[in-house]
Amino acid sequence: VSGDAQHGALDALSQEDRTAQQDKEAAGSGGAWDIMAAGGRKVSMKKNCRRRTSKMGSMEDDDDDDDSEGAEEDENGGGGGGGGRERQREHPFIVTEVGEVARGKKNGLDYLFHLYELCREFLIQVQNIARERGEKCPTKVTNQVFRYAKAAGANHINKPKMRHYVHCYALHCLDEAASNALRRAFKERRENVGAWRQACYMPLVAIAARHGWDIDAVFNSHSRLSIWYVPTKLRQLCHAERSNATAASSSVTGGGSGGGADHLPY
Amino acid sequence: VSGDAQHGALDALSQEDRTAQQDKEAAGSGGAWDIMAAGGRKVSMKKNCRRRTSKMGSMEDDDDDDDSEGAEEDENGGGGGGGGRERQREHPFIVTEVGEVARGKKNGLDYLFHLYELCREFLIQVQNIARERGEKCPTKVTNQVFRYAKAAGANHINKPKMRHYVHCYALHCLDEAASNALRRAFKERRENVGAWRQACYMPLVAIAARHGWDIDAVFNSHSRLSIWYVPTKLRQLCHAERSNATAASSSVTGGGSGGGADHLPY
DNA sequence: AGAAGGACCAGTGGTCCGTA
DNA sequence: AGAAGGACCAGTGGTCCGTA
Repeated sequence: VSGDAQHGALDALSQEDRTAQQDKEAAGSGGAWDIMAAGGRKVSMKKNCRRRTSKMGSMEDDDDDDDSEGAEEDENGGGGGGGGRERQREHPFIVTEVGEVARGKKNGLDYLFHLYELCREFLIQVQNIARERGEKCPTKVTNQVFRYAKAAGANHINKPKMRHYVHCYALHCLDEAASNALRRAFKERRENVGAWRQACYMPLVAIAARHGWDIDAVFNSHSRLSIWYVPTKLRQLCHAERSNATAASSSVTGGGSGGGADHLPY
Repeated sequence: VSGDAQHGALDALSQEDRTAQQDKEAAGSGGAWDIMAAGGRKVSMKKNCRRRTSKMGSMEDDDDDDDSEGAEEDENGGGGGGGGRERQREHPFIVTEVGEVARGKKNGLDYLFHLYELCREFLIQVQNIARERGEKCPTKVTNQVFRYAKAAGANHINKPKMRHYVHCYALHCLDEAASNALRRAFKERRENVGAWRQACYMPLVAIAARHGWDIDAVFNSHSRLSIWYVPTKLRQLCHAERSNATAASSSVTGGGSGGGADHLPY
């Protein structure tokens, strides 16, 4: 993330609850979130203390689509819920370019990737606590870390979401230029997030190919990525492609020798 | 393990079922077990096809205490049960010196440590299969490995036993001389296995101390040991001792500075 | 009594599918 | 329709305790 991109990422975050979030930062040693949050505008909490009354959510407070600089426009996409009120579901993601602010009730991809950095902060805190207590120390973002994040007020972090987009984050880590280009292309074509997410697999398979098809090694080679489990589907795609590549190269050379990186008979 | 010690370890194994075991070596690529088993006498299987008829086990076939070279003396301590008959419980361990054969219905410590090597072989097989299939690949001896071992006929391997003695095996790996000396001392004092097992903790804590109290790092530094989970009790002992050592050294130096390797405020 | 191991249990990785 | 995430489930790490 270049300096400008980082600023963009900040802008992509929305404003409300920053103060409350900082208060709740229980065992917090700060880190990226605090640094970024420090640049945000602090806004008074409005519409507090409203609990999710089962159904409905279209009687949502502000339906505005403007992004007037004045006050908050969008209570979603920010930190954990302050003051014990339950959070609404997060706004859906849309495909944004680097540094682009998502307008309306949407969140952008800089924000998505920021959530992975947040999880890393929480993991580090969990690790520090475990080390202090002489307990076993997780090396990955585990259930325990998600539980800790929730307890620390980060209600917008949850396991299904983070697992769903891990490979997108992986591409962002491993080849930021390619990741940015893909985002721009899919934004221009007005593709939805699901299509972009699918498209993130292919470049990763290509990277794995260049590393002897060892996707675990690829993940582990990158410090921020190594704390995430390799998603099953990515692993399967790599395996399938390896088989294809091996079969193709061995048929080209006449069978039994040549190409590929694994299980080859010479 | 020196050459002589290895021969001793072989002798510590008992004889029956070697043939059957080799037949069952399902996905087997051989390894230490086969090498060692190849030196063993092959004996015809007697007392086959007897199922565990619930209670009793004192109507056990041979009550002999001799170790006549002629045929089998001890059907326990060998490989998995051949021919589908269920195994009796394994004979209990006794404290033996390196290379010493356990007499009577007992198993020696060379045999115990050999079981850890066997588990390693099974892990390697499980890893190879996983890699072939493009599935995630365990780095430790997991439930999956124990299940695989059982399926391959190694009924004498089970999780509670292996976990129970892991730290004894750790000492054997990390400081074989100290391990051997401890065995000799406890054998001379006619201590039981439980006492010897307890005594294995202390030297390990001392080793951890020399490595900044990082018992995980100690385990991971040794290739054969790194596949085993650090046992909870050992971890706790290291933590407790670190606290003691830190408190002691800081009180010696007047509080707040000096000694120790972790969390120190200088 | 000392010891081996079946079997249980709390919490895991994984992700489906009822929800909005 | 596309997407977020509560909640479930099979199989895990861990070890107790009924057994021999």
